[in-house]
Amino acid sequence: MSPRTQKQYEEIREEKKKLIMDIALRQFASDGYHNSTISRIARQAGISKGLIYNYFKSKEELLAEIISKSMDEVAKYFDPDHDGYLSQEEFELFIRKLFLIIREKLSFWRLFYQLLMQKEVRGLLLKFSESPVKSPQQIYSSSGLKFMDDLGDQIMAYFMRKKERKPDDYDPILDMNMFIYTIEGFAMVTVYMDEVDKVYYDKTINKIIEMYK
Amino acid sequence: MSPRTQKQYEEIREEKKKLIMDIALRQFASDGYHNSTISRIARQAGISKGLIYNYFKSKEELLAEIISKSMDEVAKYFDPDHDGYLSQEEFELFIRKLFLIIREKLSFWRLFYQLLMQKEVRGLLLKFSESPVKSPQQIYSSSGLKFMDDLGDQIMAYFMRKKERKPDDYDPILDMNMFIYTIEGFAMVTVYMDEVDKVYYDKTINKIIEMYK
Amino acid sequence: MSPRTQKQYEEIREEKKKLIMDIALRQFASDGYHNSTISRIARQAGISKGLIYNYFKSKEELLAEIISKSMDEVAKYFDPDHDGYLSQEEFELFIRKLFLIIREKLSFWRLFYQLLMQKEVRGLLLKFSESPVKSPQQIYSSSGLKFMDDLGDQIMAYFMRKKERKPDDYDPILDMNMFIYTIEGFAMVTVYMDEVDKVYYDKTINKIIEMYK
Amino acid sequence: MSPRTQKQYEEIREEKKKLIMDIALRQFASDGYHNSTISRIARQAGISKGLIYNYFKSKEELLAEIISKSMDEVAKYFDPDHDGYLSQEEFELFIRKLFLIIREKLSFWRLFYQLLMQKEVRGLLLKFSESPVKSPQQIYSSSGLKFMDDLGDQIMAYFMRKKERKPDDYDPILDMNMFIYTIEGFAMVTVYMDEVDKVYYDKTINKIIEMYK
DNA sequence: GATGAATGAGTATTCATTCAT
DNA sequence: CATGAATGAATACTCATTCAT
Repeated sequence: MSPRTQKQYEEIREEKKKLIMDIALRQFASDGYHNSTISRIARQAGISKGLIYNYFKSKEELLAEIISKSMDEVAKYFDPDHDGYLSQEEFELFIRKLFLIIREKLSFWRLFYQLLMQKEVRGLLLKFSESPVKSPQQIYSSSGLKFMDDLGDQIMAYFMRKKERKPDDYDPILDMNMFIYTIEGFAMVTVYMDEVDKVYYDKTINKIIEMYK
Repeated sequence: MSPRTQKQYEEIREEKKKLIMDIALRQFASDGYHNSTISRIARQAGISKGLIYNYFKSKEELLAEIISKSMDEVAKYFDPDHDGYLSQEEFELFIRKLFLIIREKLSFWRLFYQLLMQKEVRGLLLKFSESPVKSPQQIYSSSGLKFMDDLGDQIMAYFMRKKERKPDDYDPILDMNMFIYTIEGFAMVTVYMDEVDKVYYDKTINKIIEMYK
Repeated sequence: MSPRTQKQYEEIREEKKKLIMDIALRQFASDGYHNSTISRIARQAGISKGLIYNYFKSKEELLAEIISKSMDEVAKYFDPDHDGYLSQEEFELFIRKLFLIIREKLSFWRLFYQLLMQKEVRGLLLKFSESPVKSPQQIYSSSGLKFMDDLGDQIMAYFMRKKERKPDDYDPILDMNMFIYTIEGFAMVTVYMDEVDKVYYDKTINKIIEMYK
Repeated sequence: MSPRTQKQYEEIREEKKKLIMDIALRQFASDGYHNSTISRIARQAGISKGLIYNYFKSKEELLAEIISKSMDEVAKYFDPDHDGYLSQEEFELFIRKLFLIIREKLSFWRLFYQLLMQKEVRGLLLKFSESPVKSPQQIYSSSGLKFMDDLGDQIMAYFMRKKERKPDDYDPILDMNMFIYTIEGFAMVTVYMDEVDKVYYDKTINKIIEMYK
């Protein structure tokens, strides 16, 4: 027999890699990165320990690739091709999309919050690193993080512009902070609630939009 | 030298225990529970590994006692002797106190959020367990948690009463949720920001009070 | 295309085998047998891991064949068809050839010395095994080793004969030992020096010949 | 009970450390560094794997300490307090001592030669590094190696001085090289011969002295 | 012949926990 | 009460070897 073609191998690799990342993400999200073992991930994926190392150099790189890929998906979801200007309508859409994707990718957000709480990685998650040579950890900084940074700028700009249609004593920074705290809190509770009341979920989103648009 | 009295021993014990818990809390908060080792805690406390086991049955029990004690302190701070009724003034005071204590006990809250993000402990942290026989983990449920539960009830009651002085379409649940999300978000950001802007910190607190009292 | 003939296949096989052995020898010599991996050898040879196992039963057999083949080459180089008698002229030639081949096959000698230093293989390298059923390791004993044994005998005989043209107190064993130590030391230093001073290299050879012929 | 005194602990540590190093040296020497496992060393020492890591940070550091300590012993043996000048008598003594210590510390020399044959460590073994901050590997460079360097200089000087009492065409470099090759070869054969013929061993030493003093 | 995905036994290393002193 | 030597289970990671295609 002749060996598999290049393309066949490619497909196998992609599929297997995805499988591993999916299982690992679920594990990391539910048990925490440190409590998850490569052995258990392998067992749940129905493969051998060794195979994981065929696809990822280390446990940490597995984590990094999961973060990176998820971030990129999130960024893509928000349509990164916009003009950098957030209209009132787009602002509303952004909020709706945000809480849609949070529920769609619960595992990822659980992992995300966990990492956020850890000194070692926090800085890397929060800031987009420009460093051209990436250390093992710097790989966390994917294009997804770039997007988050940009998004922050746009939201800031949005609130600044709001000043025009608000009373003189309107404090855009304070308002933006309140907005951020509210969505952060809502997001965190959503992510860590095991079940969500659909009615109040939507009501809350509408309320947030009403208050801060 | 006359031998120490029973009471003196007791005091030494308590002091040592407190020392260990303080150091451990700092470690857990900054490095995470899993990344903290008993060895390092002992070294930093200037005692031997073995001694820690003289005071705590296991690493997990050490964690449990830290949580339990901190929770109790928080509860005490909020004056647990009240009548179960939250006046508007008391509500305002509660918020001010909350964000005061968050900054005073940053390490504890960092640890708290970390634990919240882990399946294994989450349930236990969030709910007061009535189980008389405590498994190692159930010990997390201290009187402090009881207080939190009560507090939840009181806040709920507070928002229910607000209905009387609000328009007909006022939704107390929604309003309470928004309130909770806002303080959760504000708390989380505060806990994980390395430095806090004192001016906006106070402004935010005032704003929250103004909005939700 | 007409299918390849049996002979063509044979040639391809031989060539590929040689390629693998060459690359492997270089690897073994520079990184050590244990630090060399089949994967890396395959990658450097531009073939797949699996293919190596098509030619060699195991990593160890690959090593064995390399040793065996190199030994045979060395033996052949010294003209194994001689009559078993070492004239003074032949003795001198032997020394010159020895240090010529050492520099020509540096990689092999590096590997050779490495193996010499390991209990497990030493015995096998040093002695020709007669055992008809060869265990994986016994295969090290190739015809090349047979030659080395013979050579030892001839050198011994050479020094014995020297007694005739030396003073009465001449000790052929001692002289031979000194000779062996000197060439061993010279060889080892040559093999492990990264660069060799050509002038002193030749001077040394001449000196050795002058002293021991 | 009161705990052991500082001194008792010190003694236990020293003894255990020595035990581990002795067993490990034997293992490394006979099986090679890479073929020796921490598990087996522990088993042979009658202790647990973990304990080894109580004394040595890693397998490599264990190796480094063995080398370092052995080198220092060798250096001490040669009386490092001399004046840096090698008289004819001292030169003779040096040779005698050298081949005495080789037979007394066979295991160490076996290990030494093995390491010499490995690219990675060779440089470190051969050269004394002045770097004040020692990387894990640089620790190989102990005071013992400093001594070896000095010794090299002294031997060189010795041969240079020999020129005065030799014919005009005496080449000190060539002579020194011959000397070094001879002792290297003699040392290597001694180290790798399983048994040594005492009579010829001494005869050889005398011969070397006679030839090169 | 040729490929590389897949396996699993083996290895260094960490760390909570025990216990003799 | 206090110490730190000692244990061993757990874990990430490597690599020779197999095998379906």
